[in-house]
Amino acid sequence: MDKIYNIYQILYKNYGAQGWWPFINYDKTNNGYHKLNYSFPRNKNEVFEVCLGSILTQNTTFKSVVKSLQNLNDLNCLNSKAIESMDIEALKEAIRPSGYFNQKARYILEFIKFFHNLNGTIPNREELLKVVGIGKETADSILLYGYNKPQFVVDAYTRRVLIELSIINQKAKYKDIKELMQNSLKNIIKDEKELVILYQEYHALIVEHSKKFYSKKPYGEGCFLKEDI
DNA sequence: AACCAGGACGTGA
DNA sequence: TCACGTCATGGT
Repeated sequence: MDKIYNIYQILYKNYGAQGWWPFINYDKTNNGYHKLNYSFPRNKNEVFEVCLGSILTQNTTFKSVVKSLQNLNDLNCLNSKAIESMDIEALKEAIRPSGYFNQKARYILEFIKFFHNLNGTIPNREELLKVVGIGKETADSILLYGYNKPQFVVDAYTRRVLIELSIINQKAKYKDIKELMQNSLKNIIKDEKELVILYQEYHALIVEHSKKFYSKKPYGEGCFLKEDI
């Protein structure tokens, strides 16, 4: 009955649990993914790793981000304190594979100031958005995967799929799409922890599905969702 | 060789 | 508010 939840069920049936967010030092045989293990992030440093990855993955594949994170890890700099005291040129060199390394280096350093001022407390969306380099999607990504807060992450793929399925139109804005997803799902899954897991898996599934069917034009060619939705 | 990737920001209308 | 240019590397 509910299209949004129905799409999720079809995607999950086809691809299974995705286990976002991947962590550099966890299960390297599986590229850091942790399918069906929802105990992440397990400590403050892993929270920061999500934040860092969220910034680095802006308009880039996560594969490139992994290279950057690995570079930092090899330098023993995969933590906020170490990055803060790095030579900025060395930081840029480390994150170069993710692209936009000049502005992303700045964004990361700006975020680290903010992160340290939190003193371990949980940031809210408003204050995250005030940090230079943290836009709507990055903020939601940090909250959903870094802090396990029920904030649905809307990306270009989400928009593209929903437009192709005629569920939204081209002029739908970020907030519109986010509210559509959340309002549909929060009434079906009442438990907040379960809702967070649903949001995490759903966004990951959209990305996985879109890599196959919504990356090159014409978008949606061969997409099985079109048959069932 | 153009096009896209797990976007954000600054500018001018 | 909105459309558009800019940022940059890496893969197809």
